Amino acid sequence: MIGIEQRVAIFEGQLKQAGLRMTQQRRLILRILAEAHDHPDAKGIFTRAFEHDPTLSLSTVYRTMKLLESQGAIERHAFEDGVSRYEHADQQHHDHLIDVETGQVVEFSSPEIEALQAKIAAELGYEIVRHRLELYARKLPKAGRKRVKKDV
Amino acid sequence: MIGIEQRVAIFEGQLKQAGLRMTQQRRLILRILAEAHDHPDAKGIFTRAFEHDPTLSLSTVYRTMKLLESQGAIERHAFEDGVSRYEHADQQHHDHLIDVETGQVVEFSSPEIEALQAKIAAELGYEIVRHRLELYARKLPKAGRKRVKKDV
DNA sequence: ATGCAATTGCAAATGATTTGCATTATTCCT
DNA sequence: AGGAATAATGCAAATCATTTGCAATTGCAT
Repeated sequence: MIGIEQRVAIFEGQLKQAGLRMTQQRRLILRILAEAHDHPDAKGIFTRAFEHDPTLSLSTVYRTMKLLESQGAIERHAFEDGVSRYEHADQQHHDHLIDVETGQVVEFSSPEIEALQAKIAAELGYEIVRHRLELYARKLPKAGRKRVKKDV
Repeated sequence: MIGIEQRVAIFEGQLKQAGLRMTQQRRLILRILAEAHDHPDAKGIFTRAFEHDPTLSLSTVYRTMKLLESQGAIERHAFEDGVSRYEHADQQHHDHLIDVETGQVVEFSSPEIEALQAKIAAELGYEIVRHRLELYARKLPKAGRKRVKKDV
């Protein structure tokens, strides 16, 4: 994981190359995203950013998210409720498990599943461009979880 | 796969149990769905149904889809474009591969992937309630596909 | 056939996201 | 530093899929 400053600097470079500008609001949103350890939606990002700059508008958040996504700086996910949620992209590929009770999102990755997906696609005559895998799950009672024996 | 008449009859029975009614529009929509071999969205269903009954409204389609879904008669999927698409539920579980070029949807199922998903969830302390797996893919050139040798 | 509640069609409401436009802010140049 | 050119912003209005309130209609049990 890289630092916020570096992320901002890298992004500023990308912008320059595209003839675009690094604005206060983009800097702010980038910072919010770097500090986020969850998967906030546009309104969530707006709320957090608004505390630092009450002149910021929700449209700018949306526009910035679109820009960041097109630059590959963030990833957009739409889980079951349909709203777009975002996370920064400086991490390895992973899929998501969503706790149906709390909405909490847990990340995981499985090379085995990826391999199977590729195999299935190939058998159907396709090559995968991208995929979406979400597990909607419920927490198991503790007894069912892997742990040190203690009370048996 | 069961026939349309049976599907309608079964559904009518479910309705009766719930104190609900079998209306002309529900019958029509059920028929449209049974005849569909793709994954139409509400507007698509509306368009097809409208040809048989021009008094039908889009709201009724939406309301009926919701009802059918709550009765387990159909499944709703929201692929990347966000709109809800429907398919009847009298078939075994499967996932979807979407051709990114044509939008065509291919169904597939993989017990191996399902097993891996369950294993991953268990390791994280969860049990899967449902999942969503979509492969966005591009057709391979024919040469790459399994086929009888012919022109080499 | 009659009545009551479920259902419908229509129009208006919602909610997330996008967009037009006038204003403001960045960047580049000197 | 000062200015011009134009990208970016804020705001309000527009979209788009989906939902909902309500008055009119229809299905169904009696």
